[in-house]
Amino acid sequence: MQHRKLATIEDVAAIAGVSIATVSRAINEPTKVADETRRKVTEAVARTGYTTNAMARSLRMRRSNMILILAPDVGDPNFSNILVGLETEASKRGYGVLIGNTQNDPTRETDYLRFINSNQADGLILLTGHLPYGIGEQGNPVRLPPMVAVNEPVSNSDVPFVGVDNFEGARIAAEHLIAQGHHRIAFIGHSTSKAVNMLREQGYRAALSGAGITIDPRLILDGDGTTESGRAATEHMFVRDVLPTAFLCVNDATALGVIISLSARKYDLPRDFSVMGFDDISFASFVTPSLTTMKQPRHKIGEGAMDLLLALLAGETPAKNEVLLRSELIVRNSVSGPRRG
Amino acid sequence: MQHRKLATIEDVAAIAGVSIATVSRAINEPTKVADETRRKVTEAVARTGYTTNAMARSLRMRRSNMILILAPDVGDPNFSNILVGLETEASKRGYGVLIGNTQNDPTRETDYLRFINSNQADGLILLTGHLPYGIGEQGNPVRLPPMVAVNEPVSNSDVPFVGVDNFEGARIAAEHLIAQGHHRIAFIGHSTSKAVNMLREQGYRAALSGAGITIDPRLILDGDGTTESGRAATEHMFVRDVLPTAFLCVNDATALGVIISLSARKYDLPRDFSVMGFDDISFASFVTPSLTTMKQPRHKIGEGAMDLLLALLAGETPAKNEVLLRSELIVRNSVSGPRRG
DNA sequence: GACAATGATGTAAAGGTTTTCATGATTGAT
DNA sequence: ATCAATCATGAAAACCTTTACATCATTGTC
Repeated sequence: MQHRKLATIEDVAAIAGVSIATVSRAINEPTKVADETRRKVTEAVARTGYTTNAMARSLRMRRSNMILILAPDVGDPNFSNILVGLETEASKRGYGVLIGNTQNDPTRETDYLRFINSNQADGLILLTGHLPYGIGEQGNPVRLPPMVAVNEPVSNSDVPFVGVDNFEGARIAAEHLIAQGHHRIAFIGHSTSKAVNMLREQGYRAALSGAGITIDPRLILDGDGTTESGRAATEHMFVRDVLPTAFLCVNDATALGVIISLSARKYDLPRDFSVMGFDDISFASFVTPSLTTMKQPRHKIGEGAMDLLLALLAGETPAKNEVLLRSELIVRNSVSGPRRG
Repeated sequence: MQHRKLATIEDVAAIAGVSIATVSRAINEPTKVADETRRKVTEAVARTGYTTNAMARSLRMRRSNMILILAPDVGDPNFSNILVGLETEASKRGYGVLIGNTQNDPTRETDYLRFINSNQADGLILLTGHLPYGIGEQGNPVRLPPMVAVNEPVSNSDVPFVGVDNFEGARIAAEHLIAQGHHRIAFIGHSTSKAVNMLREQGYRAALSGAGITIDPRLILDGDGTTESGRAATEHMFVRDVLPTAFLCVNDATALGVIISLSARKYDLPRDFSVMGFDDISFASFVTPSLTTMKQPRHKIGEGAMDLLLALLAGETPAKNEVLLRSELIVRNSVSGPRRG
């Protein structure tokens, strides 16, 4: 019972009294087979419990119905829900999902390409923000599989991207602060290398300009998106004694750093300072004060990205090279009006 | 360049001037081949960029070097780090990892078994706490693959389990509260169906008994591990007016519910009540007060589980059917001494 | 110098599909 | 009644490996 050999297409064919070719057709292209034959095959399949061997199928068809997902850290709370969306959509469409946790290690990135090489995966989802190390190198036999970038676009490439509209989201966030009466709004998370940071900063600038507020460059501080960078930037502001009434942070992790710094200085939030984040990661509602932020539709992003990739695999040429989803303003308790006027 | 056909073992054989059998041996069992021949093959491989086709290999060898992970929700912060551990160890040992997000849907559970059926996956990691629906049914042709349960054991089965020692962890937690001077300690999360809850409750009971504290059954409340259940249980206590000085919660999510309830009632934590959780999920340090809890070595759990599964796959019979790792007491700010003696 | 043992390599089968091409039967049009 | 077109099916090739078995050469032993 344990090691009973699995039924093959030949067993089914024998029982149904037809050839294996007919069995294959009855299963994969039912219309191409006579009704009566189809019935016999269906019955034989049921009796044997036959299920087609995916390896043999993949070998023959040169595709595996598998998608490889490359992510720097699958455990990242920002990724995990995207992952769920990706998996849900893939599974719905009969695809399996393989994960590759790269930890930004070039060796590992290259290593995972073996899945692409041997048709073990038909397509690639990139959460890394760059092509796998070694994929574009000349003389390298790795084919470029159909791929889609998620969360972070792949710079200098035409890899289609699915993600949130960072510019628009940041603008909405900044406008929310402005609507509360803030004029001196800091942006924490300036960076010349990360596309996400740059777009969000542009959204911030657009909102301020749109409201006729002159941008004070001293209120724009560097940050790489970590909690520590948020803390450091805030401390720096106090050292230089150039203070805003509100902080717009490039993401929630940064905002947390700002809150930690301000709380340590015994300020009362949001009375003394308002703070906004971006992403709405899970802890955003648990911090004190709970964080007003822009929520990413993570599940939808995942689904959309997988949908696009499968379209690519089907040979379609999508109209747009970029799918931007709207983020949603989540109002909590870290924002109020400025302390005075 | 884009669609250049991939090199096969025949191409390599032709260039190296040997048979394909020799190429295969040179790659997989280098010692069985003469030095000079090996050199020629290696060179030919390098020149063609040959990489062995995993599909053909799997078909022939009847194994894929893939592991299927079945989880109710990959996005669950408690799972995601286990996932990283699982993936890391698998990758290190040359295995790939396939994920199946079941959402506790029996249909989906069954569906994922196709991977097992066609040798697309050699082994199974269960984060679901039960066998996939339909796997044990009679007349069902699904073979039972080697498997390991993680996080939650599979009840009524001999599926090996890797996880944290819940009994011991809960005992340590309760002892920590006792050491702070608490006598009236509530346990939130009683359940007759979930093994994890039962074990943790037993640890709680053992600690109290060990300290000579009589257990007050009115301080043991039902809960299914959700935040809402923690909130409800706390409210219930106030209704009945039977109050503890400390709450030991079956997990962090429950503890959060308790904190929410107590904060809403304007109590000052931990001065008025102490609260402990279990798991140390990511938000534990961000709640106010930050949560004292037992930390699960999630990465290690994942690695250990994968290690065990691969041992099983290699035909080894592990000495123990259960690997229990120690959880670690993380002291934060939600626990202090009881308000009055 | 004969024979056994060892070592290196090649031939061919097997693993389970899908799909092209060929065949024969049936239908429809003239 | 003839021919073309359509339809249902089957035979066999192709997908790319691994490995059991056979072959041949070399070494070692008596």
